[in-house]
Amino acid sequence: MKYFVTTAIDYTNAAPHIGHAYEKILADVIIRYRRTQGPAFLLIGVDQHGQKVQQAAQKENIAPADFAERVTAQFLSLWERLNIQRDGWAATTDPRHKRAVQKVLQALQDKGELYKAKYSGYYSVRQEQFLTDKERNAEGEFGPEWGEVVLLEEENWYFRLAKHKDWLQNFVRTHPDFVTPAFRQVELLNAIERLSGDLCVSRPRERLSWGIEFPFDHEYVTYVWFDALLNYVTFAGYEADPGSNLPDFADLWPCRAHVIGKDIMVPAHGIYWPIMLHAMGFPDDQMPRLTVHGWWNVEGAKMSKSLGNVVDPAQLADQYGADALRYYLMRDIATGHDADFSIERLLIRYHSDLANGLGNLVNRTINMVQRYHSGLVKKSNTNDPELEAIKAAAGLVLNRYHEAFVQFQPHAALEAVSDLVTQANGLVELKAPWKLAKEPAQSDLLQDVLYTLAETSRLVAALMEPVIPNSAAKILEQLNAADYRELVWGKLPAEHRLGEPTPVFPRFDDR
RNA sequence: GCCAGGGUAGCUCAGUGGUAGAGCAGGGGACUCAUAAGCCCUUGGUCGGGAGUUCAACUCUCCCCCCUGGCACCA
Repeated sequence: MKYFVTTAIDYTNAAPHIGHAYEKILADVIIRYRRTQGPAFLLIGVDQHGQKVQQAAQKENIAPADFAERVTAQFLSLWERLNIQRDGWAATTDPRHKRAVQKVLQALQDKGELYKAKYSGYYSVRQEQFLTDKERNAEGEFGPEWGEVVLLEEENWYFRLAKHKDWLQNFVRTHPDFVTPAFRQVELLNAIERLSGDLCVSRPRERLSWGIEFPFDHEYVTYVWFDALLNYVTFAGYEADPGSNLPDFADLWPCRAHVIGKDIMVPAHGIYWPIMLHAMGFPDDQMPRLTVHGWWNVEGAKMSKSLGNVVDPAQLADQYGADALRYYLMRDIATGHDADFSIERLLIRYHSDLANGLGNLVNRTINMVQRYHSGLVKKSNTNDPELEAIKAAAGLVLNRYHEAFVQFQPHAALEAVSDLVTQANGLVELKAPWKLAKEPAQSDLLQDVLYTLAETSRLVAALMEPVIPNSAAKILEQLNAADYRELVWGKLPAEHRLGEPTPVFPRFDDR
């Protein structure tokens, strides 16, 4: 069994921004942590079908597939740049996905979960969508922004959502861990309460050609969430053909965390998705879990193209490095809540936590070992109470760290690690190795102090690895400890030679 | 409007019936292994407003104000 995590598949109608990056980094950090505990699998992807992609492609007079492919490449190159280590790639135009979606549609049809019905309503020709009363203005009319509005009757396929309402309500009530953080559960229950009516899951081909065809009715394609949500199972190997080169579904499912933004919890992931799975025959103990994150605002305002405050993650990674960006995005927000993005905060975090705290600890430790002990650390069991105290502190930090990850709160894990760094830097002042080095009688204590500092550095680097993989690797390399990554105290051999120190976190100012 | 989250030191946030906390920023000091980093000490808040319950409220109840989000296919 692998610990299975997914992210929302990103819609390929526009370039990625800092919010996309945050979500993928969050998922990547969680999965990297999980890999320290056992097998794990991260699925990331893109949603390439749909009306907006078709329209955007038409504007440039190119095929939807080519347009989607171009934007997809932008996402892929960003994930590369940000060091997102994915195990699977869910691109919804993948023929394997298509086949599996069609199998699901057929199965639902066979079970009587789908039906065809006529809908008549006001339709905006310009926007290519049906309008509801919500679109009416104060005068009760559809405004000029909708262009020509006609009364149109259209036949479509519907999914029987409403009949599973009671089941879902009961499931969410009896599974309070279905949604993290917990306060979202109330919001979800309210939304379920309001649920009425079924879900339209098709569009006639003449109106939307860019989608997956219904296997039993070729005049229609799947629309909106149906195709997209299914990526979580199709790319995990559900209904996969032999030789498809997809994972073993039983090895991954149920998903431990669908990492998504708060905007798509209701109704898609909190209502449509569990009901779809239920209708497909998934038992309650095979239901996935949701991890719902908040948004990054910019100077208090929501990010938007019209405000011109969209933050480009690729540019930030180029300027400050992927690790600096990853660290900031993980440290300065509590999962589920919103936060304000600013370069100033990024630099504060980088300088005070990474350069001054962690980087300096490692650098001074290796320097002292080189200077006072020819680069060799040797454990000598003096049982000095202050050294024992740091060891005990490390134990407490480890507990906090694991607990934080169980709750999908990397910021709390990082806070715990920072506390250990602070204590280790305090220990340096307390023991003053530069003084011990002048007193031959203290050589055992000096050895133990240096071992303790080196071991703390090793442990801290290992703990930081899920968030700042590149920097952690550099630190471990300087400690000559690339093979000692266990998240347990005392894994540095009792006699061990360190490498040469080089600052891992160069400063961005010139003070 | 309904629902939810939030309003605590200059900034970012934690806290929860019993004399207000952390980190960063600001001020002072001792040291020197280190990326002029680190360490120690320290200035700083009528805990959004009002009323109530209580021996005691930032913490519970009620009313109000402000911000954000969801309810409407943007991570």
